[in-house]
Amino acid sequence: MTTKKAEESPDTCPAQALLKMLSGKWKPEIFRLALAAPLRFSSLLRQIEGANKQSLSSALKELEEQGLLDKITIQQKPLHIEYRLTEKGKLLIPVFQQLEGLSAIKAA
Amino acid sequence: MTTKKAEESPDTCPAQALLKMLSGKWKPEIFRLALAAPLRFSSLLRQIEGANKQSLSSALKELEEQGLLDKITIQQKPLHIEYRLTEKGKLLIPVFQQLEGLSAIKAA
DNA sequence: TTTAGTAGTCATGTTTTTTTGACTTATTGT
DNA sequence: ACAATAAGTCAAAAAAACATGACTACTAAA
Repeated sequence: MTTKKAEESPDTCPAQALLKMLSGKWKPEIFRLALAAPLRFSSLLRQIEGANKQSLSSALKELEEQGLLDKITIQQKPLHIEYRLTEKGKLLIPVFQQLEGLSAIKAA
Repeated sequence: MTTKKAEESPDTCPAQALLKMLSGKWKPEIFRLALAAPLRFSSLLRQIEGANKQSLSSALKELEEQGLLDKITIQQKPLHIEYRLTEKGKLLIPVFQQLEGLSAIKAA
């Protein structure tokens, strides 16, 4: 399925919105890498073990649609495309930092 | 399926761990309500529109297993069962508060 | 010309998650 | 006795998410 979403119920709180935006098998990992540096498709594919093109592709597309990442096409040969945090995406940096401090959360 | 989880890859960061703990259609909503007050099953079922018994039941069970909620059986007639935040669950309160401040995150 | 790299899409299939409806046990109200 | 509430369980079906392999388009190097 090519990223079909049915009947979104309105988010009751930002936490829920965040959870929804980053839910999916590869999105948190992608976003975490994006916090550190701009991403390129092929490099992502090599870095994220076990992920496949299709999944990364649709995850990136969704992160873009949600306004967390910008897709930048640098017109040069060979083709160079970068995914970078948007301003909205950057708002999440302190949240991630706060979570880094909560080591108790790591346990599963 | 009775909550089978296969091959958990190690979480690369607490944010990812949090996302995983609260991933699922109803868990964020349940947890958000639990932040405000202890929960009871039937009341949850009435409050969360569109949710069904089975889903709530397994979501609660998972939140318990993850150590975010405690199930308290109050031995009285009629049977009274409450779900309350654990200490670990309470660690997430500041995270949720921080997110409440980020109104930009609400947009979908 | 063949191979390789970047950046994907498409159709299909598998797996996981979520929903549905029937059923359970115990207590209370009419 | 009968219906209702609380708190669920179970098996099966439906829906959503994820993976696979083939394929596209362009560029560059051997």
